[in-house]
Amino acid sequence: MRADAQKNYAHILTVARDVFTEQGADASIRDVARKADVGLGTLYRHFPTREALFEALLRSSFNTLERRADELQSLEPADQAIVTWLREIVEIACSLRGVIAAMVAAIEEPDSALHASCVTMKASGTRLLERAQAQGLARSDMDGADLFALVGALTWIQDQPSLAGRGERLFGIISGAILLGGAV
Amino acid sequence: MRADAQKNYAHILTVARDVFTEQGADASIRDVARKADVGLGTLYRHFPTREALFEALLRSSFNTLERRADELQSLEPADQAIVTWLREIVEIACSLRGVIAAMVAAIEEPDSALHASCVTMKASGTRLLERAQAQGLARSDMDGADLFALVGALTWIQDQPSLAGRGERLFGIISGAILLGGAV
DNA sequence: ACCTGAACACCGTTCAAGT
DNA sequence: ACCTGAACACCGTTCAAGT
Repeated sequence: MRADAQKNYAHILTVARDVFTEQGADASIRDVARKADVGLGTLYRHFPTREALFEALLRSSFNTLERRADELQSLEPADQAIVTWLREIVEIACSLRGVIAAMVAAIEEPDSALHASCVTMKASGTRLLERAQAQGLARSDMDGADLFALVGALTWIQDQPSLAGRGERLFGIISGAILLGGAV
Repeated sequence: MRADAQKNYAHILTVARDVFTEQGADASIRDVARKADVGLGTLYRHFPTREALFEALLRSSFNTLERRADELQSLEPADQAIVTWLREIVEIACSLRGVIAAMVAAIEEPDSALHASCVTMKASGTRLLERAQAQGLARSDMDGADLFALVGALTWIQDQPSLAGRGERLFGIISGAILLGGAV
């Protein structure tokens, strides 16, 4: 990539993070280009879809979480590992308010820029769940797709301004429902 | 209301139901006016906001649910009453895909056309929850606002096409977490 | 009393023209 | 190789002019 292009790429991301943080995931792409002082075409060249922008903004978080999931896979007890993972993925998804709908949709859209990250993330969760189930620590009547849906639901709750402050309690209630031991 | 106005009002609602059913709650208002063969101003005169359209479309369902909640209040056992209520409110909210976000936001927006319905609905749920709690059938560490948030989460899950088919199982898991008896 | 649609200020996306 | 912004087809909302 040419030096000027690289600079534009990085600068667009910085501005996009600000705009999305302020206005949520459905903020105006045009507004991002305007605030970044680049032509609309330049933004579209680097990020052909809104999802491509999301992916670039979340990539490092996704990567960190992936390594973390590997660590957690050998952490005992298995139920605590899954709750810790849940807490971390929900926090990442919340960092870009409203992006969770795109992430959940991406699971069944192979062409989405978010597809690979979300499939990987879902697979990590599935492994953690299956280990807890094998040890009798998680309910056996659910699968990785259900866990992924619960990540969506928890994140959605956190995203709603009118539900502010209830996230922690509801996290406890829902994550407690996955486990067999009882309270978290 | 003049006869022609009344006819327009009813016809807009019929068309709006079709358009929202097909495209979800964020469908184009302009498109509704176009398909109803009325001027844009006519639509805005009858329904000054998108929420006013939602409210009119859901009003009879809300009213039915309100009467139903009164019945359920004296239905034994109290835990079964709350689960039945949950099932019915989630089904109503799902009938207009995507409207749940507006409903949850309306709780803290007194000027929203959806405010009164949602406050009433939340109050019904709270009464049912408190009765179950008094009988030791529901966990005591949550309140009506938490229950309302769970209605939101359950409806959101049902709204996501990529999570189709998991609604029933997740309903069981989450509603089971509210109750103390265990499985639903 | 009610209806209409032009007008305004936006938006996402594409692509010919420039450097 | 990359950037620009006009052009196109939309959108929500308002309001003067009509019946």
